[in-house]
Amino acid sequence: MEYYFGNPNFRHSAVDNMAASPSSEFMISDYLILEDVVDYHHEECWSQSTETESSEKATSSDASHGFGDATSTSTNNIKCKNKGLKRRKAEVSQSITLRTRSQLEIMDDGYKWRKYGKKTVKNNSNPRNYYKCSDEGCIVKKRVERDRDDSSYVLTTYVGIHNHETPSSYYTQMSLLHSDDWNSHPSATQNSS
DNA sequence: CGGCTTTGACCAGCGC
DNA sequence: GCGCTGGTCAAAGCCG
Repeated sequence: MEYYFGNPNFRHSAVDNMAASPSSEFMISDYLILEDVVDYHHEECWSQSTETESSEKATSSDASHGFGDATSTSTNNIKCKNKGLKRRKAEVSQSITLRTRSQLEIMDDGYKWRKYGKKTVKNNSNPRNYYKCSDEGCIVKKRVERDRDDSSYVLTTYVGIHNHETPSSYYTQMSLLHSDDWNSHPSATQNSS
């Protein structure tokens, strides 16, 4: 199975982002590479409010593995009695949405996810599923739902940055991404809308 | 028995 | 101010 960017614009913006703000610890490899990137957000408030904090702890405590005792940061979310949008706003500030043509809603992106919620949202008869990265201390979340217009497509929204090692399987995907023949892939020449 | 999924309830932002 | 809505929690159940 091959993974690739179908939208050259995303590749460009992501690389630009890394070059422009190397200190933000943003990496493409924190996300799954799939057929199409629908939406992408990156705001400084994310790294300041949540992710950088845990990343710094991780780096100082266990740099070799890329993560450490980040339970204190995760409890900022979990133990807070104020459920809902206060947390949501911070988390949504850095996200990426991928549109994938797939029969399966759950795809193996190398990370281990734990489902924590399911919701039927407005204007979409298909339920939206909520997942958290099950790696200890990692607060990355993803939402998975079928495209309301074309149920053969799956919309996957990743929120946050993994603060642990990228799965080995992912490096295969990244090597495909950076290969010279990336632009020659059929999807790279498709419309980028 | 531990980890995961399901699902109803809760909460707070947003629009009117 | 109120209702709608999306995101999350957490208890219960399921499964290997």
